[in-house]
Amino acid sequence: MIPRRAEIARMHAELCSGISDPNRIAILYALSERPSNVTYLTTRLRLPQSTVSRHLRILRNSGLVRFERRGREVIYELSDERIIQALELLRDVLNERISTHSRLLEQISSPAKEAS
Amino acid sequence: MIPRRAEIARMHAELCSGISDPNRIAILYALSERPSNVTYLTTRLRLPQSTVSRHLRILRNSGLVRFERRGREVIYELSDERIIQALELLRDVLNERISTHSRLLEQISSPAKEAS
DNA sequence: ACAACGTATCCGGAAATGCGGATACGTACA
DNA sequence: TGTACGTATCCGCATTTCCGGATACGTTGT
Repeated sequence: MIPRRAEIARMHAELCSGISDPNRIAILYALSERPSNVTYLTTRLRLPQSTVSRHLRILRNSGLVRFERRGREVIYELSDERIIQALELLRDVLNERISTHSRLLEQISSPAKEAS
Repeated sequence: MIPRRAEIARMHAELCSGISDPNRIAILYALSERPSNVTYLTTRLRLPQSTVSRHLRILRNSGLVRFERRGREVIYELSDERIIQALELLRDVLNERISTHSRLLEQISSPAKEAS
């Protein structure tokens, strides 16, 4: 019942692929602010309802979100805070690269006096 | 020159999609042990050379790895340790879920005496 | 200049993924 | 039971992704 090595690798990749789409990243960040139902996400992210629902199913299947029925609504929430932590780590890497990059571009277009 | 919000989201997703394939995850973990050339990765991961090369190009394009020509070889290495940290965070989430899950299954198949 | 080696790219085809309107399902309340 | 609302799934289509053998490119040493 305990998955073998290759199986874990597959599941690991599946978990990662859950966060590999811009809309899903947006959904995850929205859910990190507060648990929400589908309609809220739909209006907040300005996406068709079917699109949101489809992405939520993917996030469910890869175990990134939990959900709970509440009357006619379904409330979704992040299944684990570390998911956002992982996203933040990667975003930091990205932001640093961007700011380094734009600083370099600035230096090219308007080189300041060099420090000796 | 500084990318706008939506653009960053796209880049963020692109960075994430770099880690959303089992072979690429394997490559990243291998590189986290030590910088390597393509041939080494090919034999270590038992993948066709073209496959390794293709994945490395993807990893390059999303900025997850750096490379350097050394004679006829090309040495690849992780561009940032935080990439592995992010992978580890997600793997932890996965492992916990797996062990919880298999513990539950055990309890079903052979329920122990309940603690009062 | 040529052979050997390491790497990157090309190519054609299979499989997966995203989209969003239309539709089906489930729940609540009259 | 019927109507409204919230959500999930269906469907056809376009796009992307992955694969790996074949081939091209670049470097080294003779």
